[in-house]
Amino acid sequence: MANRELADIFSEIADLLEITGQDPFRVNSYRRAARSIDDLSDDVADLVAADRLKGIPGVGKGTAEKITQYVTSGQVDLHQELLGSVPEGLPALLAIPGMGPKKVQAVWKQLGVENVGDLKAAIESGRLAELSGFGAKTAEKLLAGIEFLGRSAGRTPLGVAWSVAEALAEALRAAAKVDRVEIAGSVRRGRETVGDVDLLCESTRGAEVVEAFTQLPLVKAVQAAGKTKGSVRVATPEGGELQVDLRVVSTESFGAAWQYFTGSKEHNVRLRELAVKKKWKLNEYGLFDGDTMLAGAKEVDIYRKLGLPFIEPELREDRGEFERAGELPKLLCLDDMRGDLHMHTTASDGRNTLEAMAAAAKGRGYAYIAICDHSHSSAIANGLSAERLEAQIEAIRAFNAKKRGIIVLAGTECDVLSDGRLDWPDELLVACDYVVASLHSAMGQDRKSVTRRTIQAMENPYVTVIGHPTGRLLGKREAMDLDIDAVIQAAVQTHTALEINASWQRLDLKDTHVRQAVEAGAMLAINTDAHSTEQLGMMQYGVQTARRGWATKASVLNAQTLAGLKKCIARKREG
DNA sequence: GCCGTTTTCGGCCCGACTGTTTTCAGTCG
Repeated sequence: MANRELADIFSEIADLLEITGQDPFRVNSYRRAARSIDDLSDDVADLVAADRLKGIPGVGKGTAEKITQYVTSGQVDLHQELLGSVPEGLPALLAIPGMGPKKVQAVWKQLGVENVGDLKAAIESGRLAELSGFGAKTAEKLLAGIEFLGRSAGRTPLGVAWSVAEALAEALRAAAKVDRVEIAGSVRRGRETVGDVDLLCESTRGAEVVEAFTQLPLVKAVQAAGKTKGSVRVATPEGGELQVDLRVVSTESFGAAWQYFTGSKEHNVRLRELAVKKKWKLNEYGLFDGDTMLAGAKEVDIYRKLGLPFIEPELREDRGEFERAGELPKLLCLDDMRGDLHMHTTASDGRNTLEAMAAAAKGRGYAYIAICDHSHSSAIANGLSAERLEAQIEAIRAFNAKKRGIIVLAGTECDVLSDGRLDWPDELLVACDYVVASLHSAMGQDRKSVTRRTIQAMENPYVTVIGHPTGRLLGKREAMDLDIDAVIQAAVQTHTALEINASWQRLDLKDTHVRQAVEAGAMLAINTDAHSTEQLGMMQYGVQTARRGWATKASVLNAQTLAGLKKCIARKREG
């Protein structure tokens, strides 16, 4: 699919126009188009062929022409022109905290800086500090910004950010003696990776709280510290660095501020436009008609006053939540989850026993779990032999006979081999209560091959779920070149569920794929793939991903009762 | 460059913080 490449081209056009000092609104329209294209489930080439480009939000006559140009020739003239007029390494400067288009333009035109290395040299030689509009402090900040970029290695995975956010919120409650600290930003929206962490505190003692915040032990550097706002950098447990912003607001503005700092930016722009149309004003302090405050203490009141239902944080991406405000789904929530259908034990590469996993799952309130240790071919993960799997099934039957208050399904995570065959014969699969089939090898095969293997696995009547369907590892391994449309279609036809692997290193399926699957009527299973009792806690990331894909309880296998789950498994087995 | 039940032209969200200014531009979210 060429969508990603085209979205990157439009993003770069926006950067280049910005650096060359073009109209900011024109710049923004390219950014908007880039985002829309990245969100599309259809290939742009198909949309061009069907003359359906005009239906894409933010795509008008000019952008449509450029998309068509890209589809027919593989490039966009404007993009090529701009690339010819701006040094190749210049757009990267925009990623440095503190560098915006005006500063990039200044260092380029006045100092001949063409890339990050040049900028660093200009700072170290003292030339940058002499530039009009710059100074010693700016130079120092930019140097720190360049170093931060090197250490942060881009965006932080959701799971890492959550743990940092919760630790800081807890520490701040204690240090500043405040009752209410909430997580906002893309962490609250459950994005798979986040750029920074946003915290919101309810207090009338702003400066005091910000002061306490900047002095927390976790804080490595302070970026800004004002009366209502502070910004710091903290070290993550994974050895990276992460920026954390804190805002302090009063009780009557807390809802407006929480709404505002939860974003997304695109969602907020739409919301403010609605306010402007009513001649009102919306900011982080409230919704106002002149000097009269219409709403502010609670998020829901802001939405209600603007004629909308409460929109859940995970939906706030300007991906149709306004157009379809009247028909928003009742999203699945963590409490709906009745079990976890993919986890490992010491029998393969897990750290805890069957009994320990079951006890921990029961502690989370689950009615059932499925133990799915690796199959024979996953030698590196200590995959079970046929004899060991049979013995494990026996052990699970014995466990269930003791009535421990949780039902354990005897499962397996069966490898899909490089030729599409399953690692276990049907005689063994039928002995299991439940089967996850996953690709762990030959993931670099071409689109046709990996898609065929996946669909072939789904056609086996004993395969209940396809595990981590695209095989991606966030920031480490690209997804397989899977034809997701074909896989979703086959999932619907064969009554096979697709997994949302809840591990924050995977989140696979991802949100946009979930949305496609839900709309097509496919079933999902949200599983932690836990290799230890603690990892059962990753379920929340999977649920957030499902919510971002507009999933309801009805489309999730392990949100069903045990009887409901068994019915789904039986329906597939019986064809 | 997009967009439109007040508009096909003239808008396009709004405020905090910092540093370099001498009243504000730039950046950020």
